[in-house]
Amino acid sequence: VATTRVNPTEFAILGLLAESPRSGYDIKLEVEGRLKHFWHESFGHIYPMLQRLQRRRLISVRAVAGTRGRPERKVYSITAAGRRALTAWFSEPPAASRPRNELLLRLFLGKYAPPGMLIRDVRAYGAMMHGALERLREVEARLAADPNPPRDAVFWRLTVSFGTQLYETLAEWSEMADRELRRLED
Amino acid sequence: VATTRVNPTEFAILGLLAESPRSGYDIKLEVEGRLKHFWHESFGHIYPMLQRLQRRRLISVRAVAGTRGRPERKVYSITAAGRRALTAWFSEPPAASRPRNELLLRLFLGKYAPPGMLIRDVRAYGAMMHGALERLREVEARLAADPNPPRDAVFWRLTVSFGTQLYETLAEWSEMADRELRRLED
DNA sequence: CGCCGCATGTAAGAGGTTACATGATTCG
DNA sequence: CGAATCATGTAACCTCTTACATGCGGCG
Repeated sequence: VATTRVNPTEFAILGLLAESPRSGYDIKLEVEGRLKHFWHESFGHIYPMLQRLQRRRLISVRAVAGTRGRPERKVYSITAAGRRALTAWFSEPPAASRPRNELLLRLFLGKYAPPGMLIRDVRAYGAMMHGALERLREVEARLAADPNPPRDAVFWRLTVSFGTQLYETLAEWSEMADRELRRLED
Repeated sequence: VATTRVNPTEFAILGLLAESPRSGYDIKLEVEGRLKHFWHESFGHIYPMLQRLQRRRLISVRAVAGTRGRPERKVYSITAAGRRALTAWFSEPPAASRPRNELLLRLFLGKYAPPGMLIRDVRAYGAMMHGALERLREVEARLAADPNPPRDAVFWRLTVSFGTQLYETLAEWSEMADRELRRLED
């Protein structure tokens, strides 16, 4: 059987369904919650991808009537073929990430920027880094406080420490950049 | 006059042309050279975008005969309207970047990974970080050694220090992650 | 009354990649 | 001889976003 090409979105979905059956809406919530610091998905992409995975028999559906007047839910479960596809994905190395940092592009072209604009951007960036750092520190604390952590807590901790170390460094860089840019405006 | 929506690729092009006239090929070389640690572009996107910018009168073309049997070049220059569009871009805040880190997705779903795969990925990642760091250190040294640096060297230094601090942190994280994952495989 | 949360979806289009085609020269 | 460099471009395709549509119930 030829291995059907599966894109990163489909794998994120497949990975979450491997844990437990979920609806498209649930998947979005999960991504916004636990995966937010390194991943994102939109509804407009999740729903079509769920249909595609179903056509490829990597997942199956079950309609569940909504409780208390809530709309009907479609709960998806991963199939045996889906688990095989997930394993196959891990086996080939990840696609090299191609960077695209708009803030750095602006800085690089800073000569053409009207006064004040770069400082505004760098500060907004720094604020985002600080905010993200704070949120992750809370997650870190919650993970550490768990008396009997699940087997995969190690993996979650690794993604969290990636985030905290990254954001800490970038928050510091932002402050340095802010100082440098202020010196220029004199 | 309604501001024509311009995408990040068009702005990278516009920004480079603001410095001096260039061909599509030159632009690609420049991106691969000085912008590589925070930006990328493909030929298949640069050429159509040059045509679009030209239709919008933000840049103009001049055909230059190739020297020594080389093919003809199309050298593009930024127009006055192009410079205005560039300024307008700086004036509105950058689009919030949405993260997508495939390595972290794999780690998060690490429970489903066949043994060895995650360690392989983390090591490859660390090697990339070390490589990028080394290359940027050279750039840093060259910038520092310049006896009379251009006015915008400050901006370049900021993008470079972003890179060095980032890669240093991520290289360290990779080694930590490697140790953690090795402990798991016992 | 209007908005929010729940829940699913579609259509249009933007943005971008990949693979290919062309053709001359230079280099090993 | 084959490969790489220079140089431009197109066509097919994939991925993903945005905006919209629908509909019920609870809350302020």
